[in-house]
Amino acid sequence: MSEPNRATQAAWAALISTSRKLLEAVEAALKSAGHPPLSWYDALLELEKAGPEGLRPFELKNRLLLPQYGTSRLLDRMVKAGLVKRQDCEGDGRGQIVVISEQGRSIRRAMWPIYARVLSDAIGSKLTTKEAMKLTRLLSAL
Amino acid sequence: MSEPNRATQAAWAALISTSRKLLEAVEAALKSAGHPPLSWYDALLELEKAGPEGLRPFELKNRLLLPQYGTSRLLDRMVKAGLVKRQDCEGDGRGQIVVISEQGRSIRRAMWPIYARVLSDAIGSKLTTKEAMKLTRLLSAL
DNA sequence: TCAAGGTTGATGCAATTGCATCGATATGGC
DNA sequence: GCCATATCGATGCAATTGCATCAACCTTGA
Repeated sequence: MSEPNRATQAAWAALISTSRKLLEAVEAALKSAGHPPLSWYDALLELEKAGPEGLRPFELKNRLLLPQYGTSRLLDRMVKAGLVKRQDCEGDGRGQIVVISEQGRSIRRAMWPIYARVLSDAIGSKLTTKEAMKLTRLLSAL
Repeated sequence: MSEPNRATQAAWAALISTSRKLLEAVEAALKSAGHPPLSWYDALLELEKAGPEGLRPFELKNRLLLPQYGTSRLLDRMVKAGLVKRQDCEGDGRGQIVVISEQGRSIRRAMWPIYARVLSDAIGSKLTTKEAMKLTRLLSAL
């Protein structure tokens, strides 16, 4: 029986409660600014980085670590909101290419300051650069 | 405009992806062992710690940091599964006292090794005690 | 004692998520 | 070419979550 030691349990508890707290802060800030949720931001950012080539839904799913049906429905909503377009994929009749729209770019740009502000307040102002790097290293080890 | 620095952004990204990954690992392990989700574990643990006095739903909500309706419905499900009991609260006609049942204790006890194993594998074996403590300290600063 | 306001917990309804499965197309082996 | 198998993406249905609101009860203060 593997009994996790006290330090492990404390790290787990801190990890869960901190990430939840920050996530809620980000979502609340976006919502109160009248913006879509964070998952939309992540998708828009990936699509923007992908450029005019766009991305296949399964690529987006891999990058965002979402389930396949989650990706499909996230795209449904973003298409309906006019932030992305689905195009036929030449060369693969099953697939699509998803491309960000001008409006999508604009929404993403508008979301960033809100998002950034929360990160600065919640992390940047609480940790030195060195500490933030240390935290990143420790988390990445997991 | 508060532009979070690179280190802050990296820490945020690591925090989110790590916590999500671990959370999914725990949930998957519990589910594949035929157990209820982690939120049930947390609630059962709080109720067990509370002893025979039980807890008021609003106390549970405060400890688990759940929304009020979330707590109410979590309790609905756990009552239906026979893991907890709702009792009238003498002294406050609006309220209830929630108490864990014998079966609830037994389920919680059965869940722990599964849960513990994931924590050991995912954290205990990846960080030294010292590192885990450092991680806890850094996260707690946020 | 009573009205005003706060607290506790439930619930109708809409949105989202999870699960299983499906249809369509692609690919590899023969 | 043809079949078996795998991949891609959508979708019906159930469970969960989020939001707004409600009813019941408590507390305070005049």
